[in-house]
Amino acid sequence: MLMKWHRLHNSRQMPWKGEKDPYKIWLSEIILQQTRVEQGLAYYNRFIQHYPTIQQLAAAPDQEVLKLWEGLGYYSRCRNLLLTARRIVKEYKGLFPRDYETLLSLKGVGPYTAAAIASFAYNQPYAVVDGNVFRVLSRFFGLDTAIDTLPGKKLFTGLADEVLDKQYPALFNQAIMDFGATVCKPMAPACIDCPARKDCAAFLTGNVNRLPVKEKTLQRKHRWFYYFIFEHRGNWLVNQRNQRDIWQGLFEFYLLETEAACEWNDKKVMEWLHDQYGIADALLVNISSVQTQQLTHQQIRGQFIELKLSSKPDFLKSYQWQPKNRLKELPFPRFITQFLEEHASIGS
DNA sequence: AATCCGGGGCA
DNA sequence: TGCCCAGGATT
Repeated sequence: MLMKWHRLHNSRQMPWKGEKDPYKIWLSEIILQQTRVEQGLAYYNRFIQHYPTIQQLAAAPDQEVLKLWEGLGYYSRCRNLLLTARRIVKEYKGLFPRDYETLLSLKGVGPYTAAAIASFAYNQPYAVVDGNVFRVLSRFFGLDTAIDTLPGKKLFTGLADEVLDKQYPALFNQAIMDFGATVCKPMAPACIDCPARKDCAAFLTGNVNRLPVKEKTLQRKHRWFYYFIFEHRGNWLVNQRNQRDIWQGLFEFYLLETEAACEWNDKKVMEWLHDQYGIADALLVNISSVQTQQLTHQQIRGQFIELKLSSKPDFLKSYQWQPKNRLKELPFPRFITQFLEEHASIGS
């Protein structure tokens, strides 16, 4: 059924479809982890344009690659991308491994990605199990085992292996994911057009909208980020984040994080500068309105406080002073680029 | 087994 | 808002 649907009704076009170069398949799969095709597409094209081969990617500077990844999120994917590219060039002479277990050993490659590479590039019979597959299987077989538990993962992984067309694994994997993305969608699935509805347990029992089941409900953490943008003679004070926290490897300005909201005004800013760092020569340029950024499990709110210093302070040794024209070469989190874009005086 | 890691789109 | 997206690493 799936294969026939794929042949006759699937018109989803993507540049990596039918691709046999494992480098390109791997790259597309890493980009698409927890990321919609529409969002990842431009990044994929940009990466292929900059780095047509894995050797070119492996030779690129970290910061250049992270800048290309800027805005896509889950930045550990980008760090692991480089680690793996360099390992393949050094250890495998640039030839991508074929073996499933070896693929799994690569940083950033888990069960899904290893199966995707093994099947798409080499047509090996490994079933991909992504969000689409969980959904299609749980609905079609009417299974309410929670997909975010170990029993659920085992159940659906086993099922995916059973239903996989061992003769055409690449086509089948492509078909089931496209089907999940365009027909058996998370919300408002197109059951009316679904060729499988007379065999679909969820459809027959009216449970389509209650499957798949997820157990955990994430709770959101609230954080307040107050960024002090210090400028001294055309140079801006920036810092590269390297704590175990969000946005690792990305740059930011001087950050004051608080648990509760702060009421900043001219007087409070000047007092804080003086009490904290003994700065008395600062010119307060602007205090922005409150900016917000919604992450999956954190809500970031905060303000940008722009200051001009007439003398270069000797504190904050680990920070860097960067001239304006270098600023746009650095990768920043969305929270910051969004603000910079709206304030052309700093941003561009 | 539980927690963490972004950002965008959509109802 | 809450949910989801071609998931994986870490603890």
